[in-house]
Amino acid sequence: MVLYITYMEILIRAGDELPIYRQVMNQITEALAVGRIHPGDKLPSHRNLAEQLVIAPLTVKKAYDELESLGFLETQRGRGTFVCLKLPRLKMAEQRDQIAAAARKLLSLAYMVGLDFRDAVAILKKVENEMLQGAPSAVRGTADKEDQ
Amino acid sequence: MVLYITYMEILIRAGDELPIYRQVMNQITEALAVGRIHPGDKLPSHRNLAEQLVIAPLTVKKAYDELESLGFLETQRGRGTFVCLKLPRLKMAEQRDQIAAAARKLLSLAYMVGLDFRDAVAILKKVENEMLQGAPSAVRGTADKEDQ
Amino acid sequence: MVLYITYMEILIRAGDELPIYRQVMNQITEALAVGRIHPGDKLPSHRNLAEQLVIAPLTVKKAYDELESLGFLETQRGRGTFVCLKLPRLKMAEQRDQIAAAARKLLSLAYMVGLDFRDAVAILKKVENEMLQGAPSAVRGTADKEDQ
Amino acid sequence: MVLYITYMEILIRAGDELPIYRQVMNQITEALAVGRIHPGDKLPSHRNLAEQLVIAPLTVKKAYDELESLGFLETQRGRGTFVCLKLPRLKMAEQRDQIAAAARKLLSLAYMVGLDFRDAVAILKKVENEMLQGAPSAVRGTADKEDQ
DNA sequence: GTGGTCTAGACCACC
DNA sequence: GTGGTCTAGACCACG
Repeated sequence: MVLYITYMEILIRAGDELPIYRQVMNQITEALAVGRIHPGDKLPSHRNLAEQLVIAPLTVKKAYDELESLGFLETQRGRGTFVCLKLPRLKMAEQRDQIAAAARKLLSLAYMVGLDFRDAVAILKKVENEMLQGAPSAVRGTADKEDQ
Repeated sequence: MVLYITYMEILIRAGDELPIYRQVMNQITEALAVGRIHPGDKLPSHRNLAEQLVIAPLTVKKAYDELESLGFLETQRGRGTFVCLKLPRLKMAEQRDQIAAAARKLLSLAYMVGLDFRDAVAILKKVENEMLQGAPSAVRGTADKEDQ
Repeated sequence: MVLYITYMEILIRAGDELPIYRQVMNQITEALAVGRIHPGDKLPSHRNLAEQLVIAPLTVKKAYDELESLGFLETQRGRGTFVCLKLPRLKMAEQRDQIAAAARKLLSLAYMVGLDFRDAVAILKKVENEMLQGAPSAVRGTADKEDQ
Repeated sequence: MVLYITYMEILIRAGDELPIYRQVMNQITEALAVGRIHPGDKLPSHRNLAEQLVIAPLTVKKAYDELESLGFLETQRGRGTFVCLKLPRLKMAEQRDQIAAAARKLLSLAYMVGLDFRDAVAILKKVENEMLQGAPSAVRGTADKEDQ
């Protein structure tokens, strides 16, 4: 079922060390990974999303552009921005590195506060549940069929 | 047992999105979390470590400075840089946030390449083993600690 | 009223025992204490201030960085450096210690040149007047603050 | 009355930003300013004082040397270190600058925690009382008269 | 134009 | 030899 996404569950932290456009990118790819949005879905326009997030339109535009150049999004002039039907695959090496880095980070944070491996897994489980909840507001897709 | 750390297992990836001084910081705090270095240990001088890593001394210095202002390291003029005897504790709220963020990152990366929860845990286990291996070269501490 | 500070009343004494970046830090916190600058104000860029003071940009940057890690300033990439809306509070013990140390210093210097307590208070009064005078050049803030 | 000072009320803070030898210098000149030690008094040997303070003898030596070159102390080979009978006077300009700087520091610290001028004066008064109390252990001088 | 990072030196102060 | 400071550039990323 293809959706018109009208509201994205994105949280911007202004003072964060991660630039705003990266926060937007990350949360869009996370939503994708978790299945809150799907291939073919239509994202809000960059101006619209910028308004929702109370940030500069150019910043959202940059996030969309980056995601487009990475192969996650596809912009159709005059129609809007869509999630690509065929999502890109990272190279195996990059995948491994990134996942391993995230794992190291999680473990060292956990160890530093006295948790052990089992605790870390428990947290992971809890976070998984959170991620699966909460879906974006959407209306049924009425777009032409040629872009599906 | 307090050690003079003479060699740090630190890997710099030049093109990484993380700045070099942050890579150094992260790997020092990881070494701490995992127990490869301990409170009271003496780290190599920033010049020395810079030489080992083939980067500019100021870059290592910046990493040490940040870690000092975070309460992990302590520098003594003319004597060297040491791991604080009393390590800082994050507030509970910050702890939870940071750990949860790391967990989200790990899961979304895993999902994005088609892995499931069990796979993620398996990776976590593998990474744990890697982190526990490899200890820095060191000599037994012979310093008098009474003037610290 | 939030201001764009364009000129800071900062005097650098090159040969001073206090390093330049500390002189900058001190005079910024003094300006804050005395009300010459306020929470939310935008400071000149570190390059700009460095030009005004005829010192290296990195030196001002270091002062800003330290003040940021102390919680006085906040930097936003591409936007500038601002006085924090919520200024940090020292712990009572630290406060007392620092103030007492400053008082000791003042008195011992005064005594050493033959002044007495009343003289010291008179000097204190005179210095207070100096500190309250002189405000930085500034223009009215026109920035939208909603994205901070 | 000339004294043999056998114990100095000196507190060393190892991690302080002020180098140790400066802490020693400052506290000796403060003791002088406040009248806890007097011209002609014999200070403990640098080794002895170093032992009391649990710091390196060379560090105390450096403090004594500096104070000697400033005209506060006088070392007599084989006899010991004495407070000069004729204490040096700083140049007027230096005096004014240093005292004013101390006053600025005191006021800005006080302002920053919400105190006003009267509070600052009250603190000053309290500190004065503390400084006048506490005298160094000493025995009556039995030294030859030629150095008095 | 802003901050963020980095380099490759230099000189000094400390212990 | 250690850390502390400073310079005078450079290039990049952000908004």
